[in-house]
Amino acid sequence: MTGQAANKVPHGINVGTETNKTQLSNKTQNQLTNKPVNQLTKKMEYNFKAIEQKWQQHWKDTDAYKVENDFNKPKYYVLDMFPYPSGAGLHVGHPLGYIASDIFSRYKRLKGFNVLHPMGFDSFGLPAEQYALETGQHPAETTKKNIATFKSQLDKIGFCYDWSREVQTSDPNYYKWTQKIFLDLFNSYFCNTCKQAKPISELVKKYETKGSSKFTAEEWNAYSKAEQEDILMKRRLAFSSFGEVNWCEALGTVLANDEVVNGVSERGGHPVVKKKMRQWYLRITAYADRLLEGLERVDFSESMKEMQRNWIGRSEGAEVEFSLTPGPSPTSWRGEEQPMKPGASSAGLYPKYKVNDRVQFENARINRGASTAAEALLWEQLRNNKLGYKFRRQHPVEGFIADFACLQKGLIVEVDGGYHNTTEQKKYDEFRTRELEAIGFKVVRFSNEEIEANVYTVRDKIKEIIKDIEVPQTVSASPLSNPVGEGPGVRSLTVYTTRPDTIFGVDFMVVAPEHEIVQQITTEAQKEEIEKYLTYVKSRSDRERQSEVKQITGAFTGAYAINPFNGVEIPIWISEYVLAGYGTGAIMAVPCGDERDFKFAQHFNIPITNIIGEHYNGKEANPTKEAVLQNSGFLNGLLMKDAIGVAIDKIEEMGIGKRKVNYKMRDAGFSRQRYWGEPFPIIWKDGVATPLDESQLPLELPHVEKYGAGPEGEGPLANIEEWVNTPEGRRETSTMPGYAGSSWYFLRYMDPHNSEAFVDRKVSDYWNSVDLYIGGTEHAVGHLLYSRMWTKVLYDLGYIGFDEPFKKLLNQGMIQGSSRFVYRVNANSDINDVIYPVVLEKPLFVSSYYYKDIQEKLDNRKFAGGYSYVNSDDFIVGDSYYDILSKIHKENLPQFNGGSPDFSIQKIHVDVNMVDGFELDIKAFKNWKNGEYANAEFLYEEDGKYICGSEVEKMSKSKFNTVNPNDLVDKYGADTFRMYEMFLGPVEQSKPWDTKGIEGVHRFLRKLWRLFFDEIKGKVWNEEKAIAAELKVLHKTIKKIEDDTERFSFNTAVSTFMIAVNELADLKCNKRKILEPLVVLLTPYAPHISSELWKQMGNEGSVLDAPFPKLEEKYLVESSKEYPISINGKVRSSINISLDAKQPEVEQLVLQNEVVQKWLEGNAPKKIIYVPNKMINVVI
RNA sequence: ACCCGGGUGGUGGAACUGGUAGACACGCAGGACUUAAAAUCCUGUUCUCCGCAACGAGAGUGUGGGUUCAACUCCCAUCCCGGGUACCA
Repeated sequence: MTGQAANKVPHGINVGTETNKTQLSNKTQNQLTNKPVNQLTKKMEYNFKAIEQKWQQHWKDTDAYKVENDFNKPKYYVLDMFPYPSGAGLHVGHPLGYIASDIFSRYKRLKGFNVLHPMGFDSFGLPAEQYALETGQHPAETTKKNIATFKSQLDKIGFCYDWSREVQTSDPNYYKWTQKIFLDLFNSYFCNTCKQAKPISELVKKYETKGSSKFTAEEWNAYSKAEQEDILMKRRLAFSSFGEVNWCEALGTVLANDEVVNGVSERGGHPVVKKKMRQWYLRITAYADRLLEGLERVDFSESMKEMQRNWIGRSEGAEVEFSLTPGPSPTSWRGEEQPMKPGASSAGLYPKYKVNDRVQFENARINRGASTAAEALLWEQLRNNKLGYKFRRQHPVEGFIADFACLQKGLIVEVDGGYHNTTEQKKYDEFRTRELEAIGFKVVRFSNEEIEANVYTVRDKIKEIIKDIEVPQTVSASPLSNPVGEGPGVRSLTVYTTRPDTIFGVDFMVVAPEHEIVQQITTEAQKEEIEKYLTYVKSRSDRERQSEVKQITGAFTGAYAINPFNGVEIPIWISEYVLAGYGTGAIMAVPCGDERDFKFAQHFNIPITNIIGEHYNGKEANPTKEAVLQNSGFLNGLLMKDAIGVAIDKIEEMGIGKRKVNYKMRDAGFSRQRYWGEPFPIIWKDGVATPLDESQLPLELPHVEKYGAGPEGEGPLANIEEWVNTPEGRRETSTMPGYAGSSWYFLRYMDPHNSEAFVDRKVSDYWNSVDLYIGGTEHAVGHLLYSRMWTKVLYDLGYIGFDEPFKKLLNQGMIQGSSRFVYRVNANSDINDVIYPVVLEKPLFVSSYYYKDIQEKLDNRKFAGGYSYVNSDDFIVGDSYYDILSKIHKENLPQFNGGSPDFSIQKIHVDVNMVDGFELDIKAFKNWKNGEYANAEFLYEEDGKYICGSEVEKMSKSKFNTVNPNDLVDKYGADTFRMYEMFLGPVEQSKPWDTKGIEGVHRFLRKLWRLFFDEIKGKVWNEEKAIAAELKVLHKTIKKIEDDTERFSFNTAVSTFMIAVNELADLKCNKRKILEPLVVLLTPYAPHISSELWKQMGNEGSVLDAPFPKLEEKYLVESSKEYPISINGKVRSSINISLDAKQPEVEQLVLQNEVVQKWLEGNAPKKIIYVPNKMINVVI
């Protein structure tokens, strides 16, 4: 697959312009493309067109850029982010990174590396599909066409891509492997102990033999296939689950976030709602820690790493479970006889019981911390409603502490053994049982041994018992009429916090409105308010909730949580600022330390507890970690940051929470309800996803006639019955997203034609990870994170031997457009009080000066109060325009019959290519857009020019500010273009495009050419011996070019070449000894002219593989230096001193200097600072 | 709001570890060559002041302060611009 053919250049073309055939011939110097040219030109000028065409053809004919997998050579892998081949083609912004990578590749090649520098196309994607919807053209067709355009544009710039390694993500031969890797993801799970991907078959084996923490092996084996698959799906790295998509009923399709603006579709403005659909996901969250850790090992810019870290959003904290209470007790629990636990009075519960005193409550807590192994084992089986009922452990009941209690059913489970195992203890246990049964509890006992032997049997027994317990009718089934916190499974609220140290400062809780607990805990009294608030929340789109200026909203549920450390009752609120998807969807609010909590407390008049003393001023929250805690029980006197760990330890000890790491990052959605993407190799049957066998890949995208969505929001593929329905079941109809193909493409380049594997292991071991990756920052999180994850999975599965895809990342800056404007005067027409601009028959354009002037005058009038439409038949604004315009250029103004015309001035983008600097090319403008402005009139500046306005904007076709690289290449040549793009400034910096300076670079190349050829005399280089000054120029240049290239400072490298050529021209140096190495140095930057000059000088072989000139420091060594002498840091004079001079002799010489003497005015200097090879400073 | 960048002539930018600020180029001005144009070459070009000139004086890298013999460079404060993220608990 090679690029579009460049125009064939006839053999033996003379690259110099042939103007005088009577001149002498020189056979050796004109052997181009291996055929001698007998005619020597008189005038040898730099004919870049012929040179570039010839060499591009030559490179193509000789496969000059073909890269072999030659394991004996040191390798270097340079990669560009491959482009999406859009219909608009390349603009000057695209090649910036490509040129940089091309220079570096060529440089490494000269240095003797086997350089892999491939290019390909990210050719699946929405624009082609959109285009297909509009025009009916098949995406494959448009994509093919666009790729051809891109390639021809790229080839003109003279890149050294090995096109034989090209990949296209939409090519079945490529996506076969994307599908295969998907299957690998599907067939793998993340092992939480070894922190890596493993085949899912290993997990199945484990389940079959050992079971898991949730089920036994027997249970597993007894599960149906569907049940097993359900469980496995929860572990697969590529998994399917239900997720919300943006569903637009009117368009009958699912929309990307980008396509939804303010809650309605971007196209058409139709309403968009969230819809649950089965979706594929990648379990990237499993790799969160490794993705973070890997950042330490790669050379990305700090800001890039920071962006990824933010995106992953790791935070360490704790989940804390708060018990709930029905409401504030009439008096504080601190009173001796007050109930002390939620449900302590157990109103409405069966059986009624009471908790006696605080001491016992504390004991219960301590017991929880000191649970036996058997108790812990059993707790695992009972907690989290695993049996369908809420169990508490070490729960105080009627003066006893029950090991486990299910209050709902009145069941108490006791574990005997260990220190319980005495006669006395047995007696006491019996007493306990009697007492508890007396008030209506059922008590069951198990021994430690029993539990340790088989916890599942014990669990099942409990399950049986609990099932059989009849609950008396006193317990209501309705959650909302239930006492708060006592409905089934809602006796506690779990929050996530990064600041458990502030737990004594919790003044309220906030739960996400979507949180399921809300319905269950809301009290009758608050029900209406909560419902009202929920309606309000539903009315607001995601965008609104996020983009709106922060406003405080919320509602009180009527429920309270208990602070486990001091028993304080904490009101529970709901508010949209708490997100259901993050943490537990509930927070503990500490207003003295958190800004949002503070504002919320203020807004709703919630009293604020201060736990940080003077660090809190009552006017704003202080999120410090440095304060010493007060009012904080056992944490008093601790520094907050130290208290975090202490608090978590305590929480864990009490069994009410645990250390927990949270991530902002979500699993990555991997389904698109689209046509133009990789089909999933999955068949659904009875709700079970069955992968295709690898031998059936690629699963090719079927041809469709229509690109519209399928039924129920499915992708277009759902419309093709014969494809969707197979004997084995129904095919998955969504396709993979754009990042599927781009997550691993760098691997395929290594071994693009391998039909056995996506890349041979030996080959990937050789090329290894990408040494230099160049692309824009826009892919900072998406593409880079996904491909890092895929690489880690493929590494885990043993396909490749490295787990980071890109060693070094260089971000090219964006090239912005510099837009140009013309200012058109429109007449305003008023229809029913609505103003419409009307384009005049002979449109009038005013130059920039007038536009500004008019604006200014209008602004003045506005401030003078004359700017009003009110109560007037005349448009005052119109009058003012008219006044101003007629003063400037009366005869140009169109006349209106009846009434004063009203004017407005409209800014119109003009094509920057018609503007020279800021001056509009009137002739070109009149021809523009098929003569739309042919009869335009202009109001020029005083000097008779039409000056355009300008603005820096994103480069885009619609703004007419794009510059096509081809135009510049045609005009100045590829070498000039390449060097100019580099010369603009540092690659990483964004800057507006300005073509103006390109002349300077072009001049430089011509000047270089003249070192070799004289217009009249032809060849001027000679074989003379180089003098010291010339060698110094050369070696100085070698050093600087090498340094600059290594650190990607291409702009300074270009200027170094300019300096070298300027200096050699001044020295009148035309010596081969100097010029030849210079040509090699220049090769990466300007390969065409370098190749030509190399050949012209009679060299065999290609300059592409010439050895990089060796720096010889000896030519740079100097014996003396012109030292600047500064007086008190200000340079006043200079003096030539030998470089090995010592301090005393320098001082002596300096003091003799006239200027120094003048400044000293006869006094002695305080000090003379002499920095060898730098400067001399005299302090007076 | 937070996190990353960045503020240097008329313009793009250079000065890499504190050591002659403004390399290189554009633009502009003047000059040479030319019938003319293009091309090319030469000179000047941070600002202000003095002057015939000077290897004169003063100011100068967003602003204010500091460290240092010496600061575009390091430290503190502050303003502005660009990018990213955004109720993440």
